[in-house]
Amino acid sequence: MWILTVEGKSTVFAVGQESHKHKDKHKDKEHRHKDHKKDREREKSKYSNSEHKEFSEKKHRDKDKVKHKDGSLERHKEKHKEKRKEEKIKSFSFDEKPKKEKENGFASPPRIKTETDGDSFYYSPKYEKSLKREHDDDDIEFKPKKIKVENEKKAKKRKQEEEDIEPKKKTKDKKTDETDGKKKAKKEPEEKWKWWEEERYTDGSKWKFLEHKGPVFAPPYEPLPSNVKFYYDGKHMKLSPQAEEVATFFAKMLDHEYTTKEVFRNNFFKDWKKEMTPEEKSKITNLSKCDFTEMSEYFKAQTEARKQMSKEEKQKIKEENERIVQEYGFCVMDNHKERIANFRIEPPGLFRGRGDHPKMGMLKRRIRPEDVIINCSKDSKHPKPPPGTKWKEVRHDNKVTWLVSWTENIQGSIKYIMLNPSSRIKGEKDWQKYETARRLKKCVDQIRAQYRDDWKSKEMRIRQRAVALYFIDKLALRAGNEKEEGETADTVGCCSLRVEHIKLYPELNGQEFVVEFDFLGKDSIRYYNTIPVEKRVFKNLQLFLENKQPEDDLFDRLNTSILNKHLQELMDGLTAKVFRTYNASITLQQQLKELTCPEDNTPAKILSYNRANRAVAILCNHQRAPPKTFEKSMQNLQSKIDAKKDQLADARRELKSAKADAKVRKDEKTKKAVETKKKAVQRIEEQLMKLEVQATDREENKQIALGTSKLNYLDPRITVAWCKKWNVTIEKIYNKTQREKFAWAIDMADKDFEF
DNA sequence: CGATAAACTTAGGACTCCGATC
DNA sequence: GATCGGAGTCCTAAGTTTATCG
Repeated sequence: MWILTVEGKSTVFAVGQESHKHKDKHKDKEHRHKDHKKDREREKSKYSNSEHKEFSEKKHRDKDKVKHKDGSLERHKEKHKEKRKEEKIKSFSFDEKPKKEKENGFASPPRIKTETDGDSFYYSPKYEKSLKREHDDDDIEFKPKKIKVENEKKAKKRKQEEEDIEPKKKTKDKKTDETDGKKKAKKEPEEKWKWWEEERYTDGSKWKFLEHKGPVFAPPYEPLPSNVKFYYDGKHMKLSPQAEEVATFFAKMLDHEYTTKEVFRNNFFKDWKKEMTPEEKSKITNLSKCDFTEMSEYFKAQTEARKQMSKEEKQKIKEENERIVQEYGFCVMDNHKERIANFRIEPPGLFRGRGDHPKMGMLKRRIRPEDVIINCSKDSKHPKPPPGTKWKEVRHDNKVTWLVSWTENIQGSIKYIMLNPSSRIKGEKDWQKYETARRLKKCVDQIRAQYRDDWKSKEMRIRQRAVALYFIDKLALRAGNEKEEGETADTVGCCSLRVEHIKLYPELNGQEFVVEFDFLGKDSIRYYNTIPVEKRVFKNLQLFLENKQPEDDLFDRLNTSILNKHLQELMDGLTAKVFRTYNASITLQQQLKELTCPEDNTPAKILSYNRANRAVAILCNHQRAPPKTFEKSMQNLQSKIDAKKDQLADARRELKSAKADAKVRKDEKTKKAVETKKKAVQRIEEQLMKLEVQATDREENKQIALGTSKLNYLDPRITVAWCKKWNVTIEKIYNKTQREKFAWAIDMADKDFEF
């Protein structure tokens, strides 16, 4: 396990023994240059600089790759370099301070002991597997009877506890009485259903009964008032409604930098022309001659007007919305009313891909009932299509969880309407996910031993597999499926890493065998990390790089399906992403253990929790764009700090003169004055410190998003157990939505829960 | 088998709301 | 009462994995 210090507290990183730093604080946006060549040169020189912190440009790569599956598999990839220009890369800038590494996980056995007490013997994964297999394939194996019974007991207990917890908030809620009264009246009209205490389907079906009202369609297009004009080449031009609608999509984005991008504009213009009448098409031939400003102004005015609406009007809208939610936002699945996540069909608009997306700006077309497939049970009341329309299809497939689907026109993929995370069907799956990760915990040492052994294999494919798995485990990288070129932004994960994404340093800053990663991952978020690896890994990497071009695959004999197939053999249900879940959760648990001081008060404990959470977010590379207002609010804070400093200086000066005074006069009064001044100085120092801590804290969280890991990677039972152990109310950590999603964990985990 | 489609999870940014502060 | 700023919600893109197809 690695431990880094963050603000003086240590932060553990997944596995491995070396330090793991995220540096690169310069994010230097001036990176977006139109002149690629120049950039390329710049990049090159940066590259030669070992300290470079900039994101490297994507090099051209006409891929012509040859894979030798023991000499045979050849793969040719044509990559169009042209397309990949570096463009703004969000760079990642954690603070500079070198984080301190503490220690390691692989070699030293202690980790398993501390983690698992009872489990410290090796589990044979095979053994485990055969056991499981008994109950059948799509068994959802994670809930043995035993646990179940236990759960029931606990559940009862918990029910009570919950009851006392709820009203407990009174302590600090200022608006105690009133609110409480109101809430109680409205709230919890009936008992919450505890699906986790019930049997699950074991036959692969997801439900027996499903009834819903179908989707809510986007409101029809409302043509612009005639005083809002569009100009082409300076001349007013009345557009046909179809062309006008698409034009408004563009007008609405006018302020966005998207609309200045070449690719975006071209895609948009091409699709827009398809919507034009022949006359329009013949007239409008150049997007740059189009003047959308009146439309844009009109929409801005509308937004403004909406904001200025009276309370009553707003209320009315809210109520109408609520009505729609009541009608369409729920379904009945197996006797229970469940919330639907996204019951509104996506409205038409211009596609906004992330990163350098080749399809940005394309028209996302309007979905009509004729495009929509309804899924519900035969014996339910089928949803009715809007008057005068019909569904594409109504089917009754209880092997899937979706209620509605349609095919989207940008990538041709299918979109679904599914249930809310609080639903049984999502919750069971989530719970299962964490159970799988916990099973991994039992055999992870063995798996690690194996892949370390595989580094020595005679077979290249095995070595590659073993090194890739090491990265996935140690760095929590994603699997990295192959992507179709030209369809999406150029991003990679572990298996799809290319030569250009890593750099090897036999020695760097006093460390041996350092690998530098620099690539764009999911959502075109940059992953930058330099990390010392074992010598054997390093040597293997050198081998993998031999005779390859920058645009060639690093792991040319590996892909996600090979990897997952292998993982499946190591443990039932094991896939690459399980490692992320496992490492995230185990890190949280260990960090909490380490950072929580029993004598701390609640806010300090919460701070510790957030720090543990942050460690995970860093591990998983969960970033966010610094808030738009970040600089400003930081400045505000800074000026507060400056003011404090001035104040401190003044106070000190006064203290000094008071002292001098006291020296001369030596009377009681002046002595007292000195004391008072001293106290004042102290107080101000404290305040200053607080502000500074706040600033550091905020700065540190500037680009780190905690929510993603909290929602998707951290076994909620760890959090619940921690809350119970330290008497922190769960509301302090999970908001309402989160509590709904994790209701199962809140109900079943007790303070002794161990991941 | 490998390719592709389908299903489902994970992700960050935009937007909205609401209380605090100017 | 206007603005600020953070939390929460919504939105839908972008991944992974599984299922199906030829």
